[in-house]
Amino acid sequence: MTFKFAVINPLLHNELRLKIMVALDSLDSADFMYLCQITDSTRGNLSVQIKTLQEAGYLEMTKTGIGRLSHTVCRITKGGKEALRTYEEGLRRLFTQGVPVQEEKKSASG
Amino acid sequence: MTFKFAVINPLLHNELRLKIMVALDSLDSADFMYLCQITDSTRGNLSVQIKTLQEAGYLEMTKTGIGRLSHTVCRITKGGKEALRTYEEGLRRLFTQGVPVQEEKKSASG
DNA sequence: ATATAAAGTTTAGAAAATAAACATTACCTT
DNA sequence: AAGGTAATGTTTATTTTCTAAACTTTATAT
Repeated sequence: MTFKFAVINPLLHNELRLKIMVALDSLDSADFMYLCQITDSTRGNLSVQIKTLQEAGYLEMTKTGIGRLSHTVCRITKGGKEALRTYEEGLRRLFTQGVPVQEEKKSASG
Repeated sequence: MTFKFAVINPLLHNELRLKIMVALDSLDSADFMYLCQITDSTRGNLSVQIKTLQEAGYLEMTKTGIGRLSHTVCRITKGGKEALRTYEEGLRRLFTQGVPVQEEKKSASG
């Protein structure tokens, strides 16, 4: 039978990372503090997760200034947009595709 | 401004648990070994996760037999179906709703 | 009897997520 | 000018969560 569920990208299947990507997909770019506000996350968590997304090539960061005047802008990449589409598609399929009914077990009386 | 992202149910936002629930939503009930097959999970992981879902009231288990003849059937509950719908709706909103553009920063020159 | 297999469960180790503490620089007060 | 507080991130330590390996129990085959 070999039924297979749609593949779920684990990098995007995380609440904060997903919100970051959805925000950037809609805005194209946003700065660190704004992402922090709208995702309702702590700065520490946000810092870790945008680095993860950057390392995956899903976003790029532009950092200017240091100390108190530092300013970090994130911009979604083409690859990031594609990954997000694919993830969304996969989920949609998961919800709509259904699962095959279990095959009958062979029994002595069969 | 107080924008808020849709709420994501963390219990359902896990690949294996989600697959279990999607399968049960489609089949209404399925036995342990069948879930194991179609979710492509190990028995250990499956055991843990269905217990988690049961404790959340999202599914019920009927266990018969012991040892080699044991047989566990899982059935989705009304609450489970509702939670799945809500989760799906939330995700859908997340993808479609968009994010407000950042407000201008007040500047001395403004 | 002994070995092997089947169906689950427990639990120990790995991985991931989160927030608390830290670093750096600017601005404000006296 | 010196000291305190605030702003913007980053590091790192803790907690939580996942995952699979090891175990339990009973049945079936040799």
